[in-house]
Amino acid sequence: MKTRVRFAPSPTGPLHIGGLRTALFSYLYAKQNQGDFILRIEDTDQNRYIEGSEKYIQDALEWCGIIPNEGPKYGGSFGPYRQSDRKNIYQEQIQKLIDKGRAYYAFDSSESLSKAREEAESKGETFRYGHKNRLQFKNSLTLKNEKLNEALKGKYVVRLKVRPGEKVTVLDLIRGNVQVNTDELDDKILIKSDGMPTYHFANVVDDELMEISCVIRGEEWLPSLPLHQLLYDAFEWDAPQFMHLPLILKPNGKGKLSKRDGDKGGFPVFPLKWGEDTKGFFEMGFLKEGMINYLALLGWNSGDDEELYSMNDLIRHFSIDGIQKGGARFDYEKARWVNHQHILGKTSEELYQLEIIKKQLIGFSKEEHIAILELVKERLYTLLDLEDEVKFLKATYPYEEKSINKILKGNPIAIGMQINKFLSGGLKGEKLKNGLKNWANENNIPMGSVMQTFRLALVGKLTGPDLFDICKILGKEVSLDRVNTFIDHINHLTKN
RNA sequence: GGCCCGUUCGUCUAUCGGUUAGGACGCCAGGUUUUCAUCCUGGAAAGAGGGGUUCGACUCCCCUACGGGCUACCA
Repeated sequence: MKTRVRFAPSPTGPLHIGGLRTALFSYLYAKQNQGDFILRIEDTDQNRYIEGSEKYIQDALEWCGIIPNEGPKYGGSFGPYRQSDRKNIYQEQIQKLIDKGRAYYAFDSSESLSKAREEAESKGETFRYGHKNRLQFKNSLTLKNEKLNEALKGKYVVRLKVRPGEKVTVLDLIRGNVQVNTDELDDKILIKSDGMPTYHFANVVDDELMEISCVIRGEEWLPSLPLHQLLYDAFEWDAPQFMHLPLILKPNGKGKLSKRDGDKGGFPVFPLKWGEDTKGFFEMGFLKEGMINYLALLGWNSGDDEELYSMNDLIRHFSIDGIQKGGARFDYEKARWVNHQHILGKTSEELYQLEIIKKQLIGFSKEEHIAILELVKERLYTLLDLEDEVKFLKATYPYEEKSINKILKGNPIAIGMQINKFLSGGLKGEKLKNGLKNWANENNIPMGSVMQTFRLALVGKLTGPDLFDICKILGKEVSLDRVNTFIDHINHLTKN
């Protein structure tokens, strides 16, 4: 049987990286088994539908290189791929269950149900619409012919009729067998009063009809797995395989990672921006390779010490055994490091081609651009770091105050004058370096002090790329000008 | 509350009954680069607790604790 894995998000907003990781693992599993990856949009809740999120989901997947074989945008022979377009299919399928006596109509108002729920809770009990009390409610099991026909003309839901006292055992590929007694299950609503299916029903029907071989989804679905098995049983369908992925947790504190955590911690939780206020990994300067690699590491490992992977590496190495059972805390520092490694793996030419890089270096020629990248690449943890690194190309003021104080302990004027002399004389690169070295030795000045003074004069702070390379990029005139400005500044300071 | 799932350094993780419990991020120290970063070397840092099973348990079983999820006409 062909491997077919689906990713089934709801269009209720931007795709969270937890969802993205589910998509990634599904994709890896499908591709590893020469199978298909299917995108299905689960838009059965009209109230929660948010305009633009379907496009967002597709854009995000495409940016990551997770291209569906089938989906609303991509077509395929198992469509439609939007659940709202499959209403008649669900109607057809639910009729089978009703005919079999495995599902029934219910007419209870939501008010009467919440009242019953409150009553149960006040007694410390869990309210459950099920075999124990279903005959106390208004449904097709309790209403007789005429009354039933009358009720059927109005609004109703369809519920699963769960048989009591049975044990349901379901296999999760990651956790092993999960067993539940059907007494714990309630008569879940399958079709809502607006005629749309609930998640559970639509999911099972679609996975069957789309010939999904393995259902991969988040751990939050594990509790409803027995219910889904019951549905497959009622239809007399063979259930697919199941994998429930552990959740991505907050960096600190309790619970799963949320948008708020990102806002608080200054890191993205979405792949792409959503509106103008919420930046994604892309806008924060992540390479798709970096983000994907980090996400893969969150809840999976290959079993050896390797941590750096391309998408193709991941497809090759991915394995169910390597999936973690417990939740994983999000660690932005490590995400940055992984991204850094992928930046290092790119040539300056490749980086130059990225829009986010280009727009930080407007006004430079391609050659200058590449030279600058060559110089600062190894310092970039995100692509946005370029902006800071490139500041030395612009004005140097203000000098970092603590750095100035440090330099003043040495002989900044003498050093500055000497640099001026060498620069004016046309010295650069190795010659400049050797000249300064000899001069420092002759005058008993530590070379470190010379270099730091030089650096401060050129870029206004004590950290940055190689000094002599900076000189080369700035050119003789600008370098000289900055050294002179520096000398003036120091003179001014020491006079006061 | 009920049900389900989980628990190895601060974090991500290796270990599938016998190891000095390994790696990575971060942190600290040293070295290389007479500058910055990279890089190299070293260091601190872990089996939630209690019972079993076993010659031997991080590993298997049970209990407790803690964490997470679900408990909607939301997914």
